[in-house]
Amino acid sequence: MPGGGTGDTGGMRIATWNVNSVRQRMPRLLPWLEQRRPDVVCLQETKLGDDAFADLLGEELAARGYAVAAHGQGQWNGVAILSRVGLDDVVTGLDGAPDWDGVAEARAVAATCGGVRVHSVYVPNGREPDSAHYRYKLAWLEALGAAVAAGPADAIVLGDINIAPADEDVYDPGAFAGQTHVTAPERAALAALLSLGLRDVVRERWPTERIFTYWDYRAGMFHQDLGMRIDLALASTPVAARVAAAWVDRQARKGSGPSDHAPVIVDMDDAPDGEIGPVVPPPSARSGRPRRA
DNA sequence: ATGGTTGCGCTGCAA
Repeated sequence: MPGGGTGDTGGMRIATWNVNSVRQRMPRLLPWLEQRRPDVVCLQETKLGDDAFADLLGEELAARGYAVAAHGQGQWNGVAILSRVGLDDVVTGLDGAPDWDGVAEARAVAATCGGVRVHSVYVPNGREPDSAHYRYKLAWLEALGAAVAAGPADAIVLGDINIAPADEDVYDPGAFAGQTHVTAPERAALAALLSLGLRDVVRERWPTERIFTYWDYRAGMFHQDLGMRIDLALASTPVAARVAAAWVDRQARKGSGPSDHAPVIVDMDDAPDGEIGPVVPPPSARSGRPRRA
């Protein structure tokens, strides 16, 4: 996959990665930061409380120029934003989000980084259709939409959305029929989010490619490329207009001790001058692309 | 083979 611009030569590189325990992923995360040099990193499933996060990573990240907004609860869930282009107006949690089992789970953190409102989210899995957890997922997504709608126009939602937007985003639609991540209500909830003006910038760049971001650890699924695309970057129109590259870093899923998710990386050009106006979007090659319901 | 793996944390549950 092409790298596009680096974060060091103008523009801004924003990434998201469900690391499945930041403690276990340290030997992969730190070299990856140096390899890809993202300006902003959204993490999910940190599985670490905020004090433990600071103890584990604070010095290492500060040495690399990153400020940190961590929102964790230990054991499960946990999200964070790392930024070396500013980290302002941090909001932990999600206004109006439902609790799970009486707990406000650590699934969202937002901050303004380099002039863009960045949301790092870990959407509930849903477990089984029509289960309590599934209803929790749908209600949580509704709260996310309200939070994005209430925020600035320059925004991007990144994270483990736990929804495959279309049948092309799972390795075998038949095998997933009736399971969470592909059901109509979940896709409708994602469509409602997109209807706020957000765009799935990876799919727009790669309209017909086989692209996955998650592969089960079991049974050699990654080796066979049997995965799902459930980690998304959803950019508001003015942010999407600045996207120069958007891709999945499959290399980070290889080798020893990987997460079961790969990072998604978005490279943005500098904000255009008002006199110049927005960058023209790519040619409408995607006009023939099937739309999502 | 109703399988397989990883993380958390110590017993099975979540993903």
